Amino acid sequence: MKIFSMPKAEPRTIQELMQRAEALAGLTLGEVAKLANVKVPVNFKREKGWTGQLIELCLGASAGSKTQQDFAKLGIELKTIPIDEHGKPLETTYVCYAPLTDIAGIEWSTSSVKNKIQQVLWVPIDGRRAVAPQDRCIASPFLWSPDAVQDNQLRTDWEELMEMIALGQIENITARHGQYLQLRPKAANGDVLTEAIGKNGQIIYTRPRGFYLRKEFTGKILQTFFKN
DNA sequence: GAGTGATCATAA
DNA sequence: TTATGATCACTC
Repeated sequence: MKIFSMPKAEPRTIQELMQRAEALAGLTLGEVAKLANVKVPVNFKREKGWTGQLIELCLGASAGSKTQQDFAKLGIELKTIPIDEHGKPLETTYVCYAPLTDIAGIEWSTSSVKNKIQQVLWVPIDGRRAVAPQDRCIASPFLWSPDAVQDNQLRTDWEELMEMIALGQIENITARHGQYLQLRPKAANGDVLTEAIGKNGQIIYTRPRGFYLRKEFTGKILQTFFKN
């Protein structure tokens, strides 16, 4: 039984990071919050990103919103994922902001999506709404990298979506596009606008979008690491 | 019930 | 304003 203690600094190695992460397994969010000296929200109607930030804090990720991975030096992105009693994801997974302008010349290999998901430390957490946040249990974290098939699936969807954006079809893209990777609004509210490419190549204003991984995709990842 | 579109908090 | 962390909640 490993005892978890709050980190003082960023992990220097993958081993160190994994050791910290594994020490969290089996604990509830309430227990972890107590160690971190923070209060658990009664529900997530307001602080929706609370869980993710708590885990970041516990693993020594540098705070703040960066376009970089959470552990840039290790090339690892941290993601918590809410699961049900069967270990299946309850929500889609946000990957990153979608570029809507100046997209000429960007490729999958250098895209922010590809960069973010190259190596992910998944931290599955009980996300059932019937369970109070403080009683939600952290499952075993694991490190994942997309295999050739998965990389291809995401690249195909990404290319389709990026082409539509480049052609000024942003307003025609819905969350139904993309088999595994989807594009959805990503903003504080519906009033937020950002620049994008219009039908005739002009600048238009639209709601910002973000890339999300469908549950089917993350579900498969969880499955392969949960069976055993 | 599932899934899409909407929304909340925070940092820089 | 952009981007991070995500979940909410309404419509189908």
